[in-house]
Amino acid sequence: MAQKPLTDQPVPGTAPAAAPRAADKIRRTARELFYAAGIRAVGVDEIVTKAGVTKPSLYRAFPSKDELAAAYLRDYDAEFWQRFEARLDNAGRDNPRAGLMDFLHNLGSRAGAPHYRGCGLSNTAVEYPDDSHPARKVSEEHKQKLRLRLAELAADMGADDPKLLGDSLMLLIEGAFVTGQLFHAGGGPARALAEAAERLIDSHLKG
Amino acid sequence: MAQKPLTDQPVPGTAPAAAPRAADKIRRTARELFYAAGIRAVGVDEIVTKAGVTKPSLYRAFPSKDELAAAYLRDYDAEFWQRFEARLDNAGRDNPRAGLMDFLHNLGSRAGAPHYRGCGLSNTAVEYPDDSHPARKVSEEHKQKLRLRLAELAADMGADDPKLLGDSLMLLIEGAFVTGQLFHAGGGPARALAEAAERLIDSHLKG
DNA sequence: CAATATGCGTACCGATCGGTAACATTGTCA
DNA sequence: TGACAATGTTACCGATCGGTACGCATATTG
Repeated sequence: MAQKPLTDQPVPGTAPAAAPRAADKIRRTARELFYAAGIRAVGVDEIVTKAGVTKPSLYRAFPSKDELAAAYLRDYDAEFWQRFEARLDNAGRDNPRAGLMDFLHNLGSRAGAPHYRGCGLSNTAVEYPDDSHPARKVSEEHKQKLRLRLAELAADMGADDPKLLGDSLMLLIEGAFVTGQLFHAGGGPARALAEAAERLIDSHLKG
Repeated sequence: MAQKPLTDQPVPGTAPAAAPRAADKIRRTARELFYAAGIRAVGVDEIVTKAGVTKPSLYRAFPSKDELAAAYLRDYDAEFWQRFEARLDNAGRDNPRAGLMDFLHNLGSRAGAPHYRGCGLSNTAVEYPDDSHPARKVSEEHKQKLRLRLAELAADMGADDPKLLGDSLMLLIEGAFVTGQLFHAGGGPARALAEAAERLIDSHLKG
């Protein structure tokens, strides 16, 4: 909803599984490369080569590499919320703690995977300290949303100080993102994520 | 102690305050620029220009930009431990909790400063996913040391599960590093750092 | 069949990247 | 004075960076 279509959608129902347009291939390829190696480390030439398209196709669909990076993060943001809310829904809206813990358990185990690279949005903020960068803006907005959502969940759990618990949980989550890519041999500090969250939540429900 | 001197030290007591060698100026300038903007974002030309030296001087003192980045992180690592252990000493070796909390309170407030940029070592790991990069190696070694040290402190506090508490604290700390540079307008989630740590420590001392 | 529009590719741009060769200059100490 | 070590000066290298001018192909549409 936040983004105007960069190319026309293929009319649905006409051609059976139309070949993916160049812009889509670029978007998907950029997503993989940007996430795995970082945005600065990936050149536009590598993107178009791996996507099987050419450079002008990239610049017809995206005004600049920076905007392509921002588009990558918008996709990333959308997928994050989709999975996050799905877990909450799955546990039932009346049981936010179970839904959040499901997310945390999953994150804790993913963070121990061999080539885990953390959160693409957090990583981008590290790569681009300047607030004016379009990709960083997406990252900042996402994190503000996440912060609010965590406080909301803490309130739904009945925490005595929901904002404080939300922020505490956010520190744990971001810590898991970072340490997950620092201790990739499995069994890094992220293994403590769920247990630490349980203890913090408990401490906020006793008041 | 882990690094052979790249240039001879000036003989102490001969010349009164000898002019800083080119290698030192490069090291200091690189440190500031790398930390503030990230390593990939800073070119060697910018470093030598701002340091007031020339490019050959850089490459006479350091074999490559990557090794200069590694040297920057070794300095960073040394300063980190110096300040960290100083706080512990200041609180008394018989009171590790007070020393750690002093560190956490300080970190929590620093993380709210306008242009806070987190931990240079963590940031570098985000910038360089490849384990073979010399700068990343320094980062990984540092984080392993930090993890062990935190578990050690947890044990000294009498925690029931020192490794678990140590890892939990590490998640909070790394979370403060990252969120500190995401919510630079002060009052980010890092404000919860100390309080969350207190609660986690308490929960590990009740067993 | 033409006309038009859309999508894509070839080839190229100037700028900057990390890094180096060869030589001049300086200051220090014997 | 002479030798040496450290730095500066200048000019350069090939590679890669992000970005673009321009023309070719295909397909729909009158």
